[in-house]
Amino acid sequence: MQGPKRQRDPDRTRERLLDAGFREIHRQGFQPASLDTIVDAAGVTKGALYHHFANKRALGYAVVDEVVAGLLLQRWLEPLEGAADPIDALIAAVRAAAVADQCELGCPLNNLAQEMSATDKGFQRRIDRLYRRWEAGFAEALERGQRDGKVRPDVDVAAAATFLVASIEGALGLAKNRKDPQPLHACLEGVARYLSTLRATTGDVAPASRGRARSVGG
Amino acid sequence: MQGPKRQRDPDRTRERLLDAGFREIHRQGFQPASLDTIVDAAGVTKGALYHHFANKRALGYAVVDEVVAGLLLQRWLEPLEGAADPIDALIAAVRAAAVADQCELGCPLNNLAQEMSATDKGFQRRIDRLYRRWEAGFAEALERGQRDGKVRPDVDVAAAATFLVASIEGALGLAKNRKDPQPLHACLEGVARYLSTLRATTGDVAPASRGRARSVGG
Amino acid sequence: MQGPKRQRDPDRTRERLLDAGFREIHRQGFQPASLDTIVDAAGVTKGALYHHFANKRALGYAVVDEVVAGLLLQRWLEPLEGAADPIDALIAAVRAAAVADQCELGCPLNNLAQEMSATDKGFQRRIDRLYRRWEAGFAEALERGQRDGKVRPDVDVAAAATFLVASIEGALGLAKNRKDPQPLHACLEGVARYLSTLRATTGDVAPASRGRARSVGG
Amino acid sequence: MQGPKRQRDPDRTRERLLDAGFREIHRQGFQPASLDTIVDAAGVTKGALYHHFANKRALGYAVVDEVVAGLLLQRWLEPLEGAADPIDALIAAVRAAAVADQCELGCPLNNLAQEMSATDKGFQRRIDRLYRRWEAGFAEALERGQRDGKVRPDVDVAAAATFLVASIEGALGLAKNRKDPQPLHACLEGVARYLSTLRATTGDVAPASRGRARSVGG
DNA sequence: ACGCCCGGGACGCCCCGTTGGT
DNA sequence: ACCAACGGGGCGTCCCGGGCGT
Repeated sequence: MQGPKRQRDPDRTRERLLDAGFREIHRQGFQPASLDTIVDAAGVTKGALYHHFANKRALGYAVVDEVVAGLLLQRWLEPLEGAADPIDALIAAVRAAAVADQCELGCPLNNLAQEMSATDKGFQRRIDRLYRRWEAGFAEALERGQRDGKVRPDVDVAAAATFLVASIEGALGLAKNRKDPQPLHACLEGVARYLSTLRATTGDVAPASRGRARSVGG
Repeated sequence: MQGPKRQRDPDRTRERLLDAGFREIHRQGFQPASLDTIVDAAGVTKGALYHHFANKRALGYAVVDEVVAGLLLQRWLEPLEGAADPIDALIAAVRAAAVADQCELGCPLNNLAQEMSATDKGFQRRIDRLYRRWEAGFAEALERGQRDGKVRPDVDVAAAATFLVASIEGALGLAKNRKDPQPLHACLEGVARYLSTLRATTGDVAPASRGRARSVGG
Repeated sequence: MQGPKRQRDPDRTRERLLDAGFREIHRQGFQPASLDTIVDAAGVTKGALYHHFANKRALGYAVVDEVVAGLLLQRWLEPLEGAADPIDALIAAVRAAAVADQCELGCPLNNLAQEMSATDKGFQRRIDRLYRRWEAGFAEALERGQRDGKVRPDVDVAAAATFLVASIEGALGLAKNRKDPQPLHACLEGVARYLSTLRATTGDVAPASRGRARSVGG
Repeated sequence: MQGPKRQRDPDRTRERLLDAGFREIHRQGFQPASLDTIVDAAGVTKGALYHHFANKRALGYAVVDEVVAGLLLQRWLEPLEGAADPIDALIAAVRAAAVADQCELGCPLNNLAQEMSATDKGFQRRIDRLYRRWEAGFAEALERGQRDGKVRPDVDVAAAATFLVASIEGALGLAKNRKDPQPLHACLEGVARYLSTLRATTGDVAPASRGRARSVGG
């Protein structure tokens, strides 16, 4: 009636719910998150929520698929896309995470994984999909490095990507618990040291260490 | 008098409650864990629980301090105590974790840390204490290795220990979510590769320190 | 559509809850009153109660403010409003209370006052407000009587009102405990005798004031 | 062994329990009173309590019969025993109650009566017995006054005693709720004014008012 | 289609009064 | 005299659908 206020805007309502839901789930976890708190934060009512989402779980699924996935892409995968040297780009990404003090609430994906993957298959599948996409991004970068002669050709890029993701998530978890980014710096140093072992030696590849690289720890 | 049944045994009752509490908390998380389920699993009643623990949080604290701490010592710290080569012992410990199929429910410490450390200060303090003990155990083993000439003397053992714990916890988390121990094997390989960079070059000790080790990633 | 049953009627629901709450509180007292019993008696569920009242105390406060206040007005204040002679009206009101067999459960206001005023400030304030209104009603009636020459002008109407309320409440309490309205009749007699000392001597007004009235008992 | 400490003393234990029980019941009421709080305050254990009293109600009964009855005798009946003029003695007793600022927790007997008499027959009987003893003490004093020519012979001493007890209890209740002894002073004034109507006129008895006294308010 | 108010059940934790074995 | 254990609710509150307006 009197201007653009108070008009129906389903998309905006949905987005506000997703945003408020993400924040509350990030803060408290999925199960303790209260729908009342979420709808209050979104400025809508319960009816609106249940119009857009079948139930609490459906909201949580959408948060994973839309919000968390977006953050993952933005923070970890896009920085690698146009990188000249994948190892340098990986180190830079970890360093960026270490300086951004998000150590308060931890990684949303990790939080949800620890909380829900053993309880709810739907969450587990969605989270697994994101983790695989994350690892695939790292693996592709390393593979590109192999084609460009920057990464040793005998490296199992999939396993390396998994290890990197694990180390990052572990460090984020430690930092969250400690309320201190120190683990992130330790991780940065460790990851750098680890990645240094993946670098191709300029010119040629040291033949002595080719066999050891794969059998190490085996 | 007439058999060992129904006799008073407070210690056993307490232990049963701790054990059942640990299992339920490990399976569901602390907040969703139901005291009714726990007392049922322990075969006692609410009154017994209320007698031994002031409230749910007190039970959770005791689970961390007594059960989880015990598992940590047993699985990660005791194997390192009498080790000749700390790096080999660390690799062996990770390998042991990779074969034990605990990938269903994840690391209890990690689960609790992700769920509770941002919510409850008591949990945060207790979990932090355990993590510090864990890292201290790793750091001491590496330091011993330095004294024995098996680890490069220029290594920041504290940061290395933090990185190792982070990588292990991250890999356990990934494995839990994937319902597959593959991340643990990737972690094993990654940790082994990382640890290989910490080994002292056989023969002498000092010359390996070329300054890069500490500045890497800085 | 198909009959008046099962239609949504928030006001009616709220009123049913207030009514059932008042009855249960009157019967058992506030603290022993069970919300489950109240919602059963009201024919609604916990959800409805939680929708209308934040918690048990909020329900109790509303019972005082709305139900008990209404009874007080109806039984003790309205009968005085249009009275020609306030003393006669007061005696009539006490007599009405003596014949109505409410000696089973006592005065709701008195019950709540004894139970809650020392425990809960919210109750204490609300109950105090009702008592002050009660006393104010009596005092105003006596003051009107003074203006009309029916009550001696040297009477401290506020103190007289307090004494009357105290005597009535005390007698209701005794009757409740004795399960017998006899104390109410004794109170009726006593109040009448007391009020007779407040009557202005017919014919003139001033000379009755001989100074004893105010100093008596002092 | 080593002195009089820690020796068994059943009577003292019982007395401590009665005392702590009375205080807790006076403060909170019987039903909200916690046995744990009582045994803590008494410095004994649950076992000791259940050794001396069959259950919570038995403790409450004993508190009424022994502690509350003692207070009643001491504060309201003994002061009347040797009084020359019962009316003066009654006024003095009320004045004594008005100056003692016990308006915090109210009269224990009144509290228990309001809370328990409708719920529990055992309490009701015991409390009724105390009230009757109280009224009997007042009535006897007035009767003595009649024999001594200080109280008008046409006074129904039983009804007068009931009215006095009711007014006192009512005033104590108001004072408790208001957290202010003002109602006690109003009661003092009212009681004095009321009692003045009971005084025998020196020398003879006004014949005109003999008939009115009993029919007043009837 | 979209949003809102109202109501429905279901547990969860807390804690209490009480009783057997020592 | 007592420690340990027992069940039974109490309140809170949460997630979730229907009945109506817009």
